[in-house]
Amino acid sequence: MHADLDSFYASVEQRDDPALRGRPVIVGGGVVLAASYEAKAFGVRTAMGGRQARQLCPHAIVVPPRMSAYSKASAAVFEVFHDTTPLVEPLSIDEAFLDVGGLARVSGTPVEIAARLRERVRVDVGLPITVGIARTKFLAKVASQEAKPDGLLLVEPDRELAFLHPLPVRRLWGVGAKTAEKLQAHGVHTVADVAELGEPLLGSIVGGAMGRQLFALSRNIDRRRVVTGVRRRSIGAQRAVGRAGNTMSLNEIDAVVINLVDRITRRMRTSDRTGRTVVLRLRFNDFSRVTRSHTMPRATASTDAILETARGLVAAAAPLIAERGLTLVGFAVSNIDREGAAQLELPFPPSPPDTTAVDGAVDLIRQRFGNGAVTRGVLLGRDPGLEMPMLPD
DNA sequence: TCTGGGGTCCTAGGACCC
DNA sequence: TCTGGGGTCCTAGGACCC
Repeated sequence: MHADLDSFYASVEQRDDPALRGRPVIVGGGVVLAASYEAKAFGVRTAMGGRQARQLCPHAIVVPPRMSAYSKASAAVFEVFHDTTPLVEPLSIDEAFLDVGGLARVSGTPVEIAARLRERVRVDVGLPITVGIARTKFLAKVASQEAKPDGLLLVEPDRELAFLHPLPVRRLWGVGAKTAEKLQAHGVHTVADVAELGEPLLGSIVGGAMGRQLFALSRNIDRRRVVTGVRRRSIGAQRAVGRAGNTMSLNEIDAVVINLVDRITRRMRTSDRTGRTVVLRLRFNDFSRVTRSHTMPRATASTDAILETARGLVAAAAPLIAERGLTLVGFAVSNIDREGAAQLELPFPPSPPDTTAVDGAVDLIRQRFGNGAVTRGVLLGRDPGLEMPMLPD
């Protein structure tokens, strides 16, 4: 099943303020973060500019986002998910995949399970949620899109391609505006067109990996399982500074940098993560973007270490900032837990090297990060000069 | 359409290693 | 000095998703 809350932020606002129910609600200011279905009826869409949204729907009620309320609502919904099945794979704050394949004897058919889940989310949390059910993750997600709002849709195994093929290519996961444009230039408009085109030709239009993926999805071939315990691969924060960025002094920019790095490293420490690569993102007056990155010798969550790296990146980009004018600055720390988090102290000195201790360390790493996480190891001595690379096996 | 904030994955070139 | 074959890591950009 793919379970997806409807117009999540807007629904939370309508739940918490009865005066908003049944009326067009827009969450956000400069950009629409979420629109209620009453607002969507006027053409308002997520990520639309605020001005355009107000033109389309002048009587909409615009409310500022309340992120902590959405986090709380999300946690309550995920509690219902986990009550339904242990196999829950979160996709974002408001959607998840649930594998209910093995629950027939205990909980009934998938449709019965989904109906109960929707009822519980409605009664216990007070929010509408749509569920799509199919044999593959991809198709379950398409089904929930089609069933919105407040719906439930099962795609029967013998109806899969009949359901899928008439849909526009944009419904395929990974096809956005650019890819859809490329495909349309080759006369590909529907999922059926993709299936007919064939993989080699598709690959020549959109690239190898994308071509393979689209061709497989167009025939509902999707072998991905619902996986639990997926870890984040980067942690970031950014801030739009608007036209004000043009006149910001280096000191003012530095204050923003400090704030962003502080937010990121705080989150890293509370979730017990470290990272090695700091990425600077900049956006300019003309909305062009660049990224600059630097990889540190050690993974860390230290504010000082990451701030130093961040400042170095900004200093190197100073000429670009002066030339193009700054409108957004952001950082991300990636290469999460690629080193350091798996350290284990061994008896010192292990002479000869104690292989059971090393095996124990590897087992610990596998427990924490899953099989396949161990790609290579390094023995660190207390003396910084003593570093011994280890073979993968 | 004058535009937020949080992420993921893929591609490609260059440095470097054995 | 030129040449093979197999690989990793780093950096930068782009597309996409919610």
